[in-house]
Amino acid sequence: MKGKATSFDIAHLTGVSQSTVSRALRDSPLVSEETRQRIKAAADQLNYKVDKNASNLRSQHSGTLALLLFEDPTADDSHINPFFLSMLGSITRACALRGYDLLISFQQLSYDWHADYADTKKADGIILLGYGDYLAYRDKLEKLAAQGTHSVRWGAVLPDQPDVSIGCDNFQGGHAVATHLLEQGCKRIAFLGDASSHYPEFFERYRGYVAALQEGGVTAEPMLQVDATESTEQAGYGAMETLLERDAPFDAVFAASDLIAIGAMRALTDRGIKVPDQVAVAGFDDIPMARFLNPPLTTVLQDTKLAGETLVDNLIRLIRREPVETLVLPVKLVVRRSSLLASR
Amino acid sequence: MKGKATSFDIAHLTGVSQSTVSRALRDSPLVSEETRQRIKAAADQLNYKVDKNASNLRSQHSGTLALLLFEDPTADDSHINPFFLSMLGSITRACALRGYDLLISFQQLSYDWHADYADTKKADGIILLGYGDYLAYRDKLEKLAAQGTHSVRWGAVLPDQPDVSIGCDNFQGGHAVATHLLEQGCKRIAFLGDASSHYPEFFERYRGYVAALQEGGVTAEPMLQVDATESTEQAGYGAMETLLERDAPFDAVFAASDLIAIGAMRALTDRGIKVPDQVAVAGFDDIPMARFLNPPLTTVLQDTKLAGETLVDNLIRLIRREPVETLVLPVKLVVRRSSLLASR
DNA sequence: CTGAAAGCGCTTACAG
DNA sequence: CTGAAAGCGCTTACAG
Repeated sequence: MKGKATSFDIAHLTGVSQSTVSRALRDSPLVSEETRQRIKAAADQLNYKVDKNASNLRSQHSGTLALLLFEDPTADDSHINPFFLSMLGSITRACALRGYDLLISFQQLSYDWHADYADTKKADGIILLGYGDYLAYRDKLEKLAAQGTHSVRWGAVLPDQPDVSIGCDNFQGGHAVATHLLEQGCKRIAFLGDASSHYPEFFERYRGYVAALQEGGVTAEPMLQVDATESTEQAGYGAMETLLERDAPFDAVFAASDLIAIGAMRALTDRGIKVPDQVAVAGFDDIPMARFLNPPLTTVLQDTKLAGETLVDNLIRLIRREPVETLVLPVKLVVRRSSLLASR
Repeated sequence: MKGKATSFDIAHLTGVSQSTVSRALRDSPLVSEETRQRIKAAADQLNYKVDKNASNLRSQHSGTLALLLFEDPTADDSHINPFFLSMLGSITRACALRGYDLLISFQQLSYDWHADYADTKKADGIILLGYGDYLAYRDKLEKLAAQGTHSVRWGAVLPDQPDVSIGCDNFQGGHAVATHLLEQGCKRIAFLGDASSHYPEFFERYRGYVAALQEGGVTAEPMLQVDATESTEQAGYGAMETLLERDAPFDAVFAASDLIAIGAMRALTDRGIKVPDQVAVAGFDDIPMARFLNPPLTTVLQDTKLAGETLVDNLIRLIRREPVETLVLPVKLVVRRSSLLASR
């Protein structure tokens, strides 16, 4: 027996046809229990494994999902947003549990992803995950959909989207943060993060914040909103600098992501402004390091485990041509010291 | 043209044979420049992509690498060591740059990974990454090697290993930390982390620490070494509790990983013991949150970018049957406030 | 430089 | 329940 064993080797060994071997190994009900046992024993003995390439080629599906993490071209090599890293972890586990393999890839937003994984039949479907200008990649999503590629995307859930998207309740999260800050007695709450349809998730968080302010009888001031389109510490630092230069007083900051909040907190600290005593700070995502910051960061927990499972389950449903809906996942406000003015 | 285009469709369209199409698309020098251009234009027009399953089946290699992250069975679902997460990031990028796809999978240490990826021909080789009892999985590595599976592993670089392993200079890292703590005036430096051949990376760090102590005229005391086999905060917390119960005085702690250090710091803080004023603390790995801790954590930076590239490059070399050596990567001590007694 | 043909190792109608 | 045969879409000797 030279090289890897094939189904023919098992057939010879057990005295059945190769077709029967193939059936037995896939637990087809067409094979008698006794034959199946014998074949499986022989397969074990020869250390036989089905050749996935042959099997996929013939059956025209791969049992593989592809995860595409896309990033701003400005993002540097070294760091991935920790939030995506935990999504990645939960997606990986969810795939394994459901018997799918996972291909993973990072892509610049500019790259032609609509072409790669599904078209080459390496994957049955694609999970899209990433930050970036939604309006800039929207037509790629449309192309994907037009080609009949199965895909699900983590992002804002909006009407009229070309694909199936699943996201957390960004509006509710923003609302909860702003309500909490108001309850702490804050009156002038700044928002760091884009507030336009270019970044729909941030925009939803912003809209939730505005709604909560209104409910509290406070008007959102344009002077207190600063764009931070990238979810990085540097963007947060820069946005805080911009805010400070405007010389508009504020007693709280809601950053559209934890990374932005971290950068903003550092900018405050660098200028001797105390958090939370002078300015309360809150973020969004609850990345692992949020609780280790000084002070620990108030933020909005997105359940990445549930999110990963939901993405995988819905993609599989899509592949099986079962009905799928866009879905909004609940969020949870996590209050930590960075926003607790009781400690004043 | 129903369904996806095949190489035959392109052949018809351009009036050449299917063989020529195949050659042209893979830039074979056997095809004339003019023909190649025509074929590529037609392929673009039909949005044609080579079917990887067919191509792999025929050529008997997949252009895919598998990353296996194995974990202690005790590890809970939700969190992966941030250090591995950054390795994963850098491995993913390195694969992409070299034109390989990456399959990723988390496995319990107990699972039969020697069987899965390479045998089914889904991947040409495997990258092994993880913590766990080395002596417990060593025979699996041997089985892998015996089967001729191409694999590289991140871990301690020791003599007589069954596979190609690549790791950082754990000894030097431990040595640098202990030397630094001695220079800070610490005399009684505890070590948290296993110090046996079950966990060779920790053991090397421990040996570096012992060597540095000896050079400084200090003898390592068994009373000041506490096992922490898992790289988790809980393990670090527990190890610190054990150390405190022993009632042996200590003025510094070298934790075998940042996660262990974080747990240990918390245990100290919970008891009102000040870091670094009463006890200096250092870790190992330089995970992203290390610099955000309070106080920021002194640690040893492992260059995950270089590590990922080295793993991928060497695995590819193995696949091409080129010579490969085990490799030790340099480390760098990163001093932060947690060990700076000047601030006393 | 190009083409006709074989064959990679499976799955799946089709026939019994 | 089982087998003989076709064929998935490529790559690669082989022949010219």
